[in-house]
Amino acid sequence: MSMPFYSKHSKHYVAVDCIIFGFDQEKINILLHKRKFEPYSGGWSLFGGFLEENENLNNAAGRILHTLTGFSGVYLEQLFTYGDVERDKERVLSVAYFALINTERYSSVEGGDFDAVWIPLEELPDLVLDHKIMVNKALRRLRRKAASEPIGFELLPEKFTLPRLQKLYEAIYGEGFDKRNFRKKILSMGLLKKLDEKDKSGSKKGAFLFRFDKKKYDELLSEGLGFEL
Amino acid sequence: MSMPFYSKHSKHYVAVDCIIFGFDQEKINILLHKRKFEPYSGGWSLFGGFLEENENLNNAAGRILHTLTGFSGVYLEQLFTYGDVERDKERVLSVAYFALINTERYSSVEGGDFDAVWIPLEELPDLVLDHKIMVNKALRRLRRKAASEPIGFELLPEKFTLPRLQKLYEAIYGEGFDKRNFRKKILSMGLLKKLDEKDKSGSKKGAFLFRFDKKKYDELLSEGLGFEL
DNA sequence: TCAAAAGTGTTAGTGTTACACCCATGA
DNA sequence: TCATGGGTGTAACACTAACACTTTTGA
Repeated sequence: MSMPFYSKHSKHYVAVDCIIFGFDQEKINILLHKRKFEPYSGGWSLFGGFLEENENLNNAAGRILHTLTGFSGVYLEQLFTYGDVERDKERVLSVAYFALINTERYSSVEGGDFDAVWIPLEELPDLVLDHKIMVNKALRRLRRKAASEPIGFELLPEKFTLPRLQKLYEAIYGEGFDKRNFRKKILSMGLLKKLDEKDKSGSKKGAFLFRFDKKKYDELLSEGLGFEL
Repeated sequence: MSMPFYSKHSKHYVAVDCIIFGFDQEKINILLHKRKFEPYSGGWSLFGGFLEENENLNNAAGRILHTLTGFSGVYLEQLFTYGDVERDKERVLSVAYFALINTERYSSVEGGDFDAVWIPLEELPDLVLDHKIMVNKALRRLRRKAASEPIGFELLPEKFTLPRLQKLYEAIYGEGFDKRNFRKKILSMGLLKKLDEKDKSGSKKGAFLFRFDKKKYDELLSEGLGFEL
């Protein structure tokens, strides 16, 4: 089945690179590894791979994430496509994706690249190619979206306490928030279901666990409302 | 100069498609044309072309825009990359860009595709491939950005009246705004320089012309402030 | 002189910010 | 019993939204 339509045009390598964010109850981390192939072998790198012949772009991102880290079913969103001729030794386009990982569910990286390490955002080393630019863009996107869509919950286990949620938002935005105002706002949306359980890992008293109510969120969406922090 | 690094991977056609928005003092329009090559010849289409061997992605978008429409130096921003295998007859990735055109400067499309037509957003016909999806995404992006960055001015001539500016925002958001509140908010940012000239084309009385003050905007940006409508 | 668009302030309501103390518990 | 983090309300302030009349001028 030859398709003659576009054959006069040139073809290009297309890579997919993933910016993987995780939250460890304290700070935002990024999953990196030391690149094992040329060029730039040995440099700190995002997880990436090449788009295959008959593979959807989103699927490629999922596949790369899965084979290199063992993660599956996680939040994955296309970020931007980097297409400068000089960005690599050979001409390669890179479609960047960012992923949000619940690190409780995936506390260890299994079946993937065992050199993968979580590195705190503030201690980011130099990265290979234009990967640092990608990380910065991903972070800006995360900050924007976390305020207008409930994607922050992707970084937490299903049940979480309000102090943890607040820590998460503080880590994302790099600033502290007032406890009472934060609770007021987040609870006033009516999207968190308070459970009867407490998590006592953080204090003697223990903090109540909550769960994000996706059903109610979908209802609100269809009424034209939504999540707004 | 052969570069052996990535040669085991497959290569792909990469297209660039441009969603071109214009404003005619009344409503938002999109520049379309009837596609002149197979497949889907004759269907309404965005302006697109293929990425060449040694061409940066952004340059390709600029080149395509320029050769097909004659526009140059206009606002152009990468939107999203569409990479499903089935999106075209042959496997082609498409990187969508959106452009904002001051239609006063480019009142007629010169030296380009003479079948290009401005079509009002509300009367959008069926488009070829996934182009309608692209248009919708571009519109969402335009709406989001127009409220947080001064990109709306790209759709107006350098000098414009406040009533026109308001019409523009009303067209972007598809709703009417209160005249006094709109003026108050936009003028309170201090980013518009009032000129001594009036534009009498819209009324007997005439409305004062303003100019966007880019210098002051850059100052504000560096102070951490910005444009917020 | 009148039709048509430009221009101008105030008020009520809503949301945001700032702020300090008591509670429950395990060590 | 005390140190630690969890939980709670209110008041000043800033911002938003609603609203109606006067001005200018060309036809």
